[in-house]
Amino acid sequence: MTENTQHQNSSVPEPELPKTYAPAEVEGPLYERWVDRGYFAADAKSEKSPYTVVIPPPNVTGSLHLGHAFEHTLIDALTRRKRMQGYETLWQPGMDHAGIATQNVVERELAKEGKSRHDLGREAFVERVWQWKGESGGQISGQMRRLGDGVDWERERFTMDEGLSQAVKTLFKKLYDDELIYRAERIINWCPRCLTAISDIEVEYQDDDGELVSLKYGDGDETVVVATTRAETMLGDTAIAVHPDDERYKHLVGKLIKLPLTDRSIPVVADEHVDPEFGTGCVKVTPAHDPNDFEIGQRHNLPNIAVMDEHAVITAHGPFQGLDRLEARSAIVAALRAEGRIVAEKRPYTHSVGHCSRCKTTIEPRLSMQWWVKVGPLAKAAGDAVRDGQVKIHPQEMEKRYFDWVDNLHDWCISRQLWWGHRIPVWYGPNGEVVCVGPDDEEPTGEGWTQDSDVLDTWFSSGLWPFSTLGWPEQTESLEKFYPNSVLVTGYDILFFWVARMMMFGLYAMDGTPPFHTIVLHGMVRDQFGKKMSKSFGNAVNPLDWMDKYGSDALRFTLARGANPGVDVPIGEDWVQGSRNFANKIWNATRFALMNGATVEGELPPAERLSATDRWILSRLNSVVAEVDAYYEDYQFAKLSDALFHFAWDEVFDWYVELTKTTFQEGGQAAEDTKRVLGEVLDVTLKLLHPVVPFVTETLWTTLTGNESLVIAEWPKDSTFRDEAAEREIETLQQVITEVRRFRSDQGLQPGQKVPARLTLDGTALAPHEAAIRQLLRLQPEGEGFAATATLPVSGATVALDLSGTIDVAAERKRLAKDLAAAEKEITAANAKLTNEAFLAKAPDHVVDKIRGRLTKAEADIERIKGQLDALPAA
RNA sequence: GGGCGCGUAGCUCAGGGGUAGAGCGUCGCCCUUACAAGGCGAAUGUCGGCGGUUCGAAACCGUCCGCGCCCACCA
Repeated sequence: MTENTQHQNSSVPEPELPKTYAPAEVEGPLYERWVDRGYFAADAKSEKSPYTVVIPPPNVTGSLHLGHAFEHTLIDALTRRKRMQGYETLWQPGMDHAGIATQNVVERELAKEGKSRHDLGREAFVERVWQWKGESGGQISGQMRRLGDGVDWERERFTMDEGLSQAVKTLFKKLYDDELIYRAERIINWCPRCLTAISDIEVEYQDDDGELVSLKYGDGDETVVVATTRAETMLGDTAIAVHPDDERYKHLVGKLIKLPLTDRSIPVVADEHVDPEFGTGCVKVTPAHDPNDFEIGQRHNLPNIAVMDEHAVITAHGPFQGLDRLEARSAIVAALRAEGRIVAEKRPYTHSVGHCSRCKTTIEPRLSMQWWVKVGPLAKAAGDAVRDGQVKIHPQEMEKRYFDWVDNLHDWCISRQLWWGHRIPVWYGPNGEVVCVGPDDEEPTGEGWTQDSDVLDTWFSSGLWPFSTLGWPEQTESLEKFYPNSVLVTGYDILFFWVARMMMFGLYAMDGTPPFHTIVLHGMVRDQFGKKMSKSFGNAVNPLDWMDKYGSDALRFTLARGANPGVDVPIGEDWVQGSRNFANKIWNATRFALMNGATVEGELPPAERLSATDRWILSRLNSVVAEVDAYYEDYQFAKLSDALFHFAWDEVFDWYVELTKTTFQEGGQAAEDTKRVLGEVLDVTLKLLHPVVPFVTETLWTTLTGNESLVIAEWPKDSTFRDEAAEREIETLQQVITEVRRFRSDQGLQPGQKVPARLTLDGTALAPHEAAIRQLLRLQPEGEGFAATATLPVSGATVALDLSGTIDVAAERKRLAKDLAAAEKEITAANAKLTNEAFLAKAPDHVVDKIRGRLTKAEADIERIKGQLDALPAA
């Protein structure tokens, strides 16, 4: 880009900044400029130390919600700071194909046209999904640009793209060859609507009302009563189970019992699984439709009789054939009742029922041939990496959850009966051959060979994300440079789905190197009342709406400021407004500085020459640099944002800027020095703020310094300059001003009203600040006929005001009396402590000193207040 | 049934053995030459209840009450 076009495209206003910050005009062009200049591109050949964060890939099917905006703000802040610190920084972007979710969305689209995916056929359907992905994915990257996400767009990846598909095949093959992937027939969680198996964590349990009925099985002397909430499965019962030690039923074990409504008889078996205390102590066993029953069946060699098809419709011959599971349930209960076999009913009976996390349909446990990952060794390694301290989880409380999960994990069902996803790379031959095809292998051709029709769980490919995005299995420069990732930032809600899987696959595929060293788990975004955001509840917000209204910086700052570790983040529009106000405040403070000749040119003046005011703000500035750094290292986004907010607004923009006005008016060397200090303070403050509010700071900083961009500016270092004396001096100054302001306000004086005053500051720390005090308090020279009607002693100095007899003595007495009482109470409390020997003996010195200091201050306050009372004219 | 966490100002939340904090909201005065998206000033809490430890508890311990989340093969 030439100088000329750069200037034309520049959205950065010339030094004449408008009165109000208008984010909409600035943000878009700024972002594109950052990208065009390649600031976010990560160079694998760089000599710099790497800093890598992968985006938790959003589902390609959606658009970003506030939760994404939150997560991206945190990642962007982290990576922007590291970039400024001189790291070769990669924020890896991309999206997830989100198998079942995306397939469902596209199927719904098709349904609107009155079609099903079967009308299109597999190939055409998948083509259709790709088409959908094109549209939807564009929306997401558009939102990310609006947010200001500093990702390396050149490296954008998609879990279904060619390279990542190769990675998936490679890992599958490796796991298969290591016998960590196998195929087996088991009870799986089946969604009768999505028509696929899903894994254990894709099942959401909730308490549903059901009906517990007790059924009498058998005839004559040999009867048992079993309780069930799923009467329809009785058609598939193949045993009755009792506890081996249950005396009541010992005589029945091994006997056959007549199964009602059928012509079958089923054995009574003894199994430890049965709880003799529950119900009658007898359990009906339906191995084909219940995971526990399946286990019992395995132990006792029971047959599996499936009585339902994939739609959960009864297939068993007889009167119930063709009914779905709920219809069948009531029909069967009715039929049993007619036979007098219902001995008890309990309704409603609340029990936990599994639902498909995608469509909320009740899960049907189903016996089915599926592919599994044997998680034992993988999960062990994933747990150990955290136990060893190789990988740290923030906040630490989350480690417990992590361990509970990885230490008690069942094998992972990875096959899905879907069309959208990575097809399982296994081929079956005409003579029963099974061949797992690796990425470099030829696919078998010829008569009778077919590929497995299932696809992989979407989390299989996202489990490879930290290295597949870097080119694995190829040994690329990027992989070498940017693996392992530095930190993972994601929500605690996908700790198991995603984080644990990345840990397992990363450690396995990358020879024991964990995918990242730190896991930062953030909370969920909620509305301003702490309620979960959801479309159906009507409180969901499109981040674009708020960005349009208040600017991206405002949204980002609000989110960052709410980011306490691992805790949910409430957000309301009012709060975003508040952050917009902050951005505008930054804008105007910088505008003031520019109008008054603040500069970053040249060395800072030597401390000896600077006023206490300048030394104070520089001292505070350095403290804040140190504070912000410490918070970043601990991922305390709320703390660092809050610290910056208060430092910038309260200390710099209010006190310091106000104090510089007097200096600038007076001119001379002091004013020149202050211009430089003000420039310095803004320079550093804008840098500190930039990772969180990149747009407004970039605009202002480039104007202030004339430099190219804050994105590539150097992160501030604590120069270690501190001046506690100056800090105390300015504190005293603030006290005086606040005290007199309060008096003025209590007296009903208008803020602008000038009051004649006599200041007695000699011998106090306030002596050099007379001009500032007069300016900030609107105090006139005493002039002719000055008569002090109120004298305020503060910190050894006095401020005498001539209110020309208009003083409200009663109001002032009342207020002073209140203050006096408070101070006396303080003295009593402090004295009680200081005469308490146990306290003096045991309390640490700094606490005792603090109490002494408090006593001294209270005594001084009393003196001051008494002085003020004495100075009041009689009523 | 296990585990984790929370109850602090009207709302949302920090804090965490040594004088109760922030943002927003509220009240009063003011368009003071950076900013009314602003300035200045003010009010507001038995820190869920009860016990205990301690010189000192909102903070630590116990217990109770209320709330949230995670895990679990209670038929």
